[in-house]
Amino acid sequence: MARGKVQLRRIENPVHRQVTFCKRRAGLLKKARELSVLCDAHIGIIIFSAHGKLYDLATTGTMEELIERYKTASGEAADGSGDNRMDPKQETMVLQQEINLLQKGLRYIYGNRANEHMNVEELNALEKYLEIWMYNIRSAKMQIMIQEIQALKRKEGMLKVANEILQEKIVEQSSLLDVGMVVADQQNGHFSTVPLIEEITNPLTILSGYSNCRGSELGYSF
Amino acid sequence: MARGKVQLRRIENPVHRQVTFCKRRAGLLKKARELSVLCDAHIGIIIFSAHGKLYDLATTGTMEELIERYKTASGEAADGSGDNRMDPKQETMVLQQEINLLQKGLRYIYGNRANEHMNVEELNALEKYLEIWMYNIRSAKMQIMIQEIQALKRKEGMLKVANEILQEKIVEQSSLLDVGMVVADQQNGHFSTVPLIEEITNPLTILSGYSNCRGSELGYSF
DNA sequence: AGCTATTGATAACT
DNA sequence: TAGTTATCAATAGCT
Repeated sequence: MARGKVQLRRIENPVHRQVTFCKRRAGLLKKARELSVLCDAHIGIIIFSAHGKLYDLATTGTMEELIERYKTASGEAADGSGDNRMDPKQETMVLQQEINLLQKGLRYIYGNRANEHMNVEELNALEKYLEIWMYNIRSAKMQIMIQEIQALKRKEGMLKVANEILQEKIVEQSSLLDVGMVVADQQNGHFSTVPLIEEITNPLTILSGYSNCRGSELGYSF
Repeated sequence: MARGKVQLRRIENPVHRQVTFCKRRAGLLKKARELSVLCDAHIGIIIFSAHGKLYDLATTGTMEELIERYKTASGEAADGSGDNRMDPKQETMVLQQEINLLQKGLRYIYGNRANEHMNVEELNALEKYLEIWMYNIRSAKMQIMIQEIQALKRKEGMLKVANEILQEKIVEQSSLLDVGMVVADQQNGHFSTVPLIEEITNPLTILSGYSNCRGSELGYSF
């Protein structure tokens, strides 16, 4: 990066290569430490030189801990697609475990730390339970919404049936009116001027402008 | 490295921290790849973000191979050349605070709320945590459900108004029928046996119980 | 996400 | 191997 742009390929000159390796290795580890401090990241770096010499860095704890954490994390990432729902009992068990772990965490904070010491594995497990907890919260919210949708659908169905009944009534009454119209039309003239059937058969299209009003009523802020 | 010297300590602003994490992480991995190519080095990097997300890089083969090689090599290479621990106490403190808050929040939700009452500040902090975590989980599914709810509500509103119109028509026709009933009633008997008005008003009053639903809709705070 | 003004890293050289 | 410096690369603060 200085005095000439560097080509992204193996440095042939062994001396240059060795010097560059030392300098850039130091730079890389420095960058890693900076990133770790600046952004609360946990970083492990393993470097094998061309001659097999090992250089490593673990910004948090030991490299072994990071490797363990890596194995669990990468293993789960590979699992991925399996979204199995737990049965209620198992879910309850998980919740209980979660509570126990969190309570241990609380004792660790307020109580005697010598007796209640949480190791890295426990903290990792705690992390996992928190994820499960989030899942449960989301499920609860989701259930509320599902229930609401179901209620609205029932409502819709009942209203539809009610509409059908009302339309039937009107049709029946209309045919009935045809009989009595000779008398009725003379006494109540405005009825005959209304296009009755059209208004009935298009109960939804009539109100197309209605949706805008209705939409503002939804106060969701997700 | 630009527009102001950077302090080597945790970035407090979460947005800045996240942006810096992304940028510097990319830079770090790039540097590692360059070093690997330029100097024939075999490099493995494991990065856990503050939220536990895993990023890794293995310039040669797989990370597992590098880890295996590390385990065999690290036993021999006991030259304490690069052992850098960053302040684990502060990190532990932060983690403890998080655990405390989340534990209290958990008991607030599942346990006896009388004993575990969270004040506004705690709830706000908890909400922040949940928001951060939920942010990544929010999915198109939720949006689809919201859209479905909105559509159903529009439908409901239309049907309600349609019902009102139909009722008006029926009432008007009923009063009209009273005039022609002398003739009509004899030709179509079942009409007079039906309590017409009740049948009309019932479909809507039946649903009065759903008004609770309605009230709860505005109370979401996702 | 992009865009610069700067700082930081480092290739060549001593 | 270490130090110096001219240059290039990375990125902090903004938009």
